[in-house]
Amino acid sequence: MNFCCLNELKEHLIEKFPGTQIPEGWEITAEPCPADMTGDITVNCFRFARIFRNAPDKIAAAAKEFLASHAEVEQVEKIKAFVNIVLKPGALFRDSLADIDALLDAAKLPESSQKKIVVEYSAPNTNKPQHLGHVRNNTLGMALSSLLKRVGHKVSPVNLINDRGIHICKSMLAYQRFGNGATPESTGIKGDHLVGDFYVKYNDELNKQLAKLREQNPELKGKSDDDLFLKTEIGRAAQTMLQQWEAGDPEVRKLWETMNSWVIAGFEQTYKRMGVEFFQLYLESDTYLLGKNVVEQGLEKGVFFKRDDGAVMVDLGKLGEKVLLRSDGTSVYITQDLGTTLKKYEDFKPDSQIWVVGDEQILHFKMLFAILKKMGYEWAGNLYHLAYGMVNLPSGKMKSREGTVVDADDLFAEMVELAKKATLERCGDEVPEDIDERSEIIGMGALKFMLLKFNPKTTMMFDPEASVKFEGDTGPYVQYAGARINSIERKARERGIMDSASEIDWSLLSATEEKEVAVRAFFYPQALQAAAEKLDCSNVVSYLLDLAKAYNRFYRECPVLNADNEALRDTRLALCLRVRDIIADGLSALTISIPEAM
RNA sequence: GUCCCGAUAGCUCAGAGGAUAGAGCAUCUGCCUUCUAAGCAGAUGGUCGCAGGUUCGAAUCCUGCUCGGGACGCCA
Repeated sequence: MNFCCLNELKEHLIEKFPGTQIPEGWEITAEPCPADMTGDITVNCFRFARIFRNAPDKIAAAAKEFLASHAEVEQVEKIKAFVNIVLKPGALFRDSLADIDALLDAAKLPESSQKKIVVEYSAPNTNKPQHLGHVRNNTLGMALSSLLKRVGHKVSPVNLINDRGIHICKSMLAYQRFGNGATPESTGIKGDHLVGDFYVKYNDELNKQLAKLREQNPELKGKSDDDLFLKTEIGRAAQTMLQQWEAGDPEVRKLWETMNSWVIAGFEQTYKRMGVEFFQLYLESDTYLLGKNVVEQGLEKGVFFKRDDGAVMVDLGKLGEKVLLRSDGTSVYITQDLGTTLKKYEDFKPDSQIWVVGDEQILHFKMLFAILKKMGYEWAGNLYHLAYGMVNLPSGKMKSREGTVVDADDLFAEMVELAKKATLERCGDEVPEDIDERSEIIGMGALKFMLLKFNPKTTMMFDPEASVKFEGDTGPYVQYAGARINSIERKARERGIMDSASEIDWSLLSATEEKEVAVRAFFYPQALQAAAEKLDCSNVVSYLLDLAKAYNRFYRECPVLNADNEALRDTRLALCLRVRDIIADGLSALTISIPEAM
C-alpha cells in the first residue's frame, strides 16, 4: 500500500535520472511529517541518493517540482532534502483508511515470506507459583506468537514444563515431612501455591540446618550454601529423593505425579486468566533423556569428544568448551535442550524456532545453536533466542528466598480490583451489569500493555504504584479511545444513522485532526510488520498510543454525531469506525481486547 | 580476568544514520449546559555517561575509558 502520488513520483524520477537502479519491490516510502512542519507526509530524499545516483538536494528539487503540479497534492515544500507534502483530503483518505479491509490486509506478508514458526515460552518450574517475571515471559511469548500470526506466519506456541529435578524434590520432601496429607481441596489453596508453600518450608528448614552446621563447624564459615548443601541432612534427603525418582521408585513417583498435577492445575488457571494457550506441552520428565541420542550421533560424527574422565565435550571455539554428558553418563541442561529442539523440529518441521527466555541464558542459547550448526543441521541458522531483561522492583531484585516476589495471581487480582474501583468511580449510581467482565479486560489489558511497552531486552523497573495507573501511556488509554468509538456507534445505531451512511465523502475531512488520524492509520501495516521483523511488540504499543492520541485530538475538535451536516457526520462516523477497527486489530495482536464501554 | 547488555528530562522509558532529541509520570496553568474528562490544550524540565574517530549529517556506527547489570558450572 502506498500513496498514488508517490508511486507516480517514482516513475517520474526514474525517467528523470537515467542510470537509476531500483531494487526489486522498492517503493518511495513516506514518513509522518513532524508536527511543527507544514505537511501530512514527508519524503526523505537523503535516503534515495544511491538509488537515483544523484545528490539528495537535486532529487528533492525534482520531487518538489513534480508534486507541485500533481492533482492530488495541495501544497509541497522542500527543506534541505526533505519534501513535505500536504495531500488533498480525498487522496489522503483514499490511500490510507478508506478501504479498511485492504489496509488491515496489507499487514499480511506476501506468501513467500510466511514462515512456519515454533515459539517456546513460559517454561515454568513445577515447584512454586508463577511471579511477575513469568508474567513478563508469558506476556511477551503470547503477544509475539499472536503478532507473528497476525502478519501471516503459521505459529505454534509450545511450553516446556520443567517438572523434574532437585527443586521439585525439595517441595516433595517438605510435603512428606510437614504436609499432614494436605491437598488443594482440603485447604482451599490453589495447587501451585500449596506446593510453593512447601518449597518455602523446605528452604526454611535448610537454612536452619545450614546455620546449625556453620555454628558447629566454624571452619565452614566461608563456604557457600551450595557448597554445604550435601552436608545438611535435608540436602542429602533431597538428593536421595532425586535418585529414587530417576530409579522409578513407585512411592516417590506417585507423590511426584500428585504434586505436579496440583501445580499444573494451578498454572492452568493462571494461564487462562492471561489468555495463554499452547499448541503443545512438553514435559521435561519426558524429554530429559532425548539429548543422549544426539550426543551419541555427535560422537560418531567426531563433532564431540570424550574426555579422559568419561565426560562428553564439544569444542565451540570462541565460546569455549561445553560438557554435554557428565562423567557418570547423566545429561545436563543443554543435553536436554538439544534433544527437545530436535524433537520440536521433528514434530513441526518449522522454518524457524524462537525461545522466549531471560537474558541470563544468552550464552546457553549461543552454545545450543552453535552445537546444532556444528552437527550440520541446516535449519540451525534459523533459531532465535528472544532474550528479555529481568523485572526489578523499586526495592531491588525480586528474590524468592527473601519473599520479595510479586505473585502472578495476586497481581492479576490487584489490577482487576483497581480497574473495578476506577470503573465504579466513573459510573456513579448506575453500576453496569458487565462490571466484572469490564474490569477484567481493563485490568489485564493495563498489565499486559505495561509489560509490552518496554523493549523486551530492557531490564525493566516495575513500580507497583506507578504501574497500576490507568492514565497516560497505558492500555486503558488506548482501550478508552476504542470504547468512545463503540459508544458513538451505539448512539448512531439508536438514531438510525448507521444504515444511511452512504454519504461518505472523504474530501470533506480537511481539518488537521482528521488528516492526522488518516496519516497514522496509513502506517499501521508497516508498524505491525516492523514489530514482527524485530520480534518486538513495543513497536505496536508505541504505534497504538500514537494513533489513539491522534484520535483523541480529533474527538475533542470534531463533533461526529453533532456535525454540521449529514455528509460530514457520516464521513466522520466512517472515520471513527475504521480507527476502532485498527485499534481493535492492533490490541488483539497484543492479546488485549477492548471493553464495550468504560 | 574474559565476554554480553545498558547509560537519553526529577522518575519510568521511546528514539531502523537524517530536520530544532520525544512520550508518560511528577510539578504548575487552563478546558466538562455539545458524541465518555480513563480525555484535551499549554508551561517547566536535556553537556543524549566521558574522550576521540567515520560521515554532507551521529543519541544512533567505530575505538578507548568510567559507572551499573548479567554471563562465564559435570546447576537449571
